[in-house]
Amino acid sequence: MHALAGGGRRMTRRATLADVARRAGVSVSTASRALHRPGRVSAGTTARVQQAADELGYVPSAAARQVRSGRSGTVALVVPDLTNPFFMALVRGSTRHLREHDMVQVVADVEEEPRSEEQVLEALAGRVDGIVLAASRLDRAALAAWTRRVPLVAINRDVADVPTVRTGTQGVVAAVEHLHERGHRHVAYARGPATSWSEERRRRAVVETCARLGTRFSDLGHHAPRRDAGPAAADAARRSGASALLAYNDLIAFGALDRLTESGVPVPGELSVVGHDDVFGADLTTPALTTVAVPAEELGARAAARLLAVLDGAGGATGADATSSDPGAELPTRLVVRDSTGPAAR
Amino acid sequence: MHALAGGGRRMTRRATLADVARRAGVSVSTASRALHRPGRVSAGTTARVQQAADELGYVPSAAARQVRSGRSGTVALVVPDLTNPFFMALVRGSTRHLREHDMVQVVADVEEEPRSEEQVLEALAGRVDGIVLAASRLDRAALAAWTRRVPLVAINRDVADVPTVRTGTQGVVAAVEHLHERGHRHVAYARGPATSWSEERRRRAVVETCARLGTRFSDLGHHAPRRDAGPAAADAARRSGASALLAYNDLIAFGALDRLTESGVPVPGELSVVGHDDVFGADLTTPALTTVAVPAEELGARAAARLLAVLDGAGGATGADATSSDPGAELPTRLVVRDSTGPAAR
DNA sequence: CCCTAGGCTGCAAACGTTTGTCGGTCCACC
DNA sequence: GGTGGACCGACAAACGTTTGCAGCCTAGGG
Repeated sequence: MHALAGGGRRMTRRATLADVARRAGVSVSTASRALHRPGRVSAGTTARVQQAADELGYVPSAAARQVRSGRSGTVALVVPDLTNPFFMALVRGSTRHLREHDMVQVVADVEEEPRSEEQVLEALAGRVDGIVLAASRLDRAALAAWTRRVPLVAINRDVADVPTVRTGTQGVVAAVEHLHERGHRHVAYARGPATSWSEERRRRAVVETCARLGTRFSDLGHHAPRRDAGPAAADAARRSGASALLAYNDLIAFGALDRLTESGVPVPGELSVVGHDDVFGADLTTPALTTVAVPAEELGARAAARLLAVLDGAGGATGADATSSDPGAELPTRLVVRDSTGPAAR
Repeated sequence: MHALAGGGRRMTRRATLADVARRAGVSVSTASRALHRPGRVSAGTTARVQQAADELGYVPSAAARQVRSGRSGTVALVVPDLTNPFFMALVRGSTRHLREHDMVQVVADVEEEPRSEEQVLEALAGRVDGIVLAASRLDRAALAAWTRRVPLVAINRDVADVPTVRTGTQGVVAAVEHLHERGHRHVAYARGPATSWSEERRRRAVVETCARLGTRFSDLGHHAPRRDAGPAAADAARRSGASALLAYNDLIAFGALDRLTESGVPVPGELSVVGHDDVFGADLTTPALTTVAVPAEELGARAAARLLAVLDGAGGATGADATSSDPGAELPTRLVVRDSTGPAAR
């Protein structure tokens, strides 16, 4: 079987439906129906067409199909940084949901560059049916403009008229409470990227909870959401005099642990550390990292589902319009206590 | 600016070039040239077309373009498991290279299911210009057949006529030697998936090196390349009586460490552990994992480059034909010694 | 034997682009 | 004032599919 067409070595041009039809001795339309419309053509013809297609290694052109149907069956997921395990989990969740609905997913990594983000959107907008934009660093106006050009769902970004799926702040609130219970009265917070919406939201939740509990709060300024930004955060935390460090995400916490271990500062003896996201590896550190678990896969799946809803019909899950204030679009986070937090130093 | 067409709320149909042309009062071809062929139409007309396009939120259809040019500008990367940090690094390397060449990348996660792999290829083949297939679990015949249907480059898979990029075995050889130097005379090897080509190759290298050094070798059988398969590997290693455990990859090693820590077995005091890939987190464990570093990003980039070469012209990097025996297609691996290996127990 | 109905198949249009070619207009120069 | 050229815009074909419509052939019943 699989006798290659003419025994040719490497075919110069991909076989087209017309080639198949010619070889099977039928018209193009018949060939099309034989391959995709079972029962519409006779068994004998179908077999001949099938064989011709096999022999030629025929692969239908999705583009040609799309130009007729107007749909590509493809959805793009744009993330700020693929090497961040958090986004990886998100990707998987979205992939799963989409595959179940016979959609193909394109993943684009922006590498934390906002300029790159617009470029990627530009390149993707015309070739996909819709886009899931995770943790976009775009400003409100730009985001709103893109929503008009292509069906869009944002993750952890709140802009009017942009369908959204986001995570709650229960986790960080619980983290501050947890620290308070252990006697901590001064916590330092290492912020994430300045352009991040969830960072702003997370910070506010920490500040408010601190105020409520009467805990002193130190702002350590912005940090890149990468491990190599962690050491600086650790240094700043120590200078601040706080007894606990809350990091914007686990990667920063990892880097902070690196520095603390290296300088012989006992954790949690001297300083407690809390991360965010509960990424792969959070339980591997010494001490194992206390962190806020985020249902990343679920988040990705939910966003994908939301996008499919937008594509399918009027809008999102809610009745009126796919507005961002849909309450069902928020997923809860929870604190996972491990060994990097303990009683306050004194 | 950005006065939405007719002030409409959500446009039901995406604007087409014809819409833009009509609104600008020119023909379709002029509109096309105004947008993409600077200088070909007058400044005034260009401006009018531009404005019309903006107002309508026009996004050119990549599909329509592709159906004419025959190229989609898209390449697919198929990996067995996206949650494995190794493949994530590979993805990034490939993404980078492709973006530099103005190509869009599609990432497909097969989730270790060979059946799913064929499905994914089927879905992707028609919509991309070429495919990079990482660690394919397909058998030789199937892989060869696919190569005839779509331009393909395989990573860590050696099949005649399939262009390949792969990793060397220097690292594992060095690992066995390293253990031998530390007095180990009996090492156990926890194999990876049975369908993995690199697993077979890696095992052979270990066996040969053991034979050369006069070290006893125990085969612990196949394991899924996941962390949760590690505990069983650890148990098997202890039963085997070996003083060192070589794991197919870091994830299995992580799981093994989990179990060993849990059962109070000192590492490396009682048992040395070596992983493979040097994935994210390998230096986070306690003790930090000795492992074989693989240039994953470089591997991805190299594979992408190879595919572009295939797409561009006659074949791969070498002169004659893009055969798998191209010597330049192999990237070296090296041992990274950390704290999970030490002198043999006795 | 003829008519009808139903089952297969082919013709052609359409999807949204890009691009080769041609015609028209205007200006400048002779 | 005429001619040539530069510049600009439009017409139409083409890419590979899918699909509405119509036509043909066959089989079966009257």
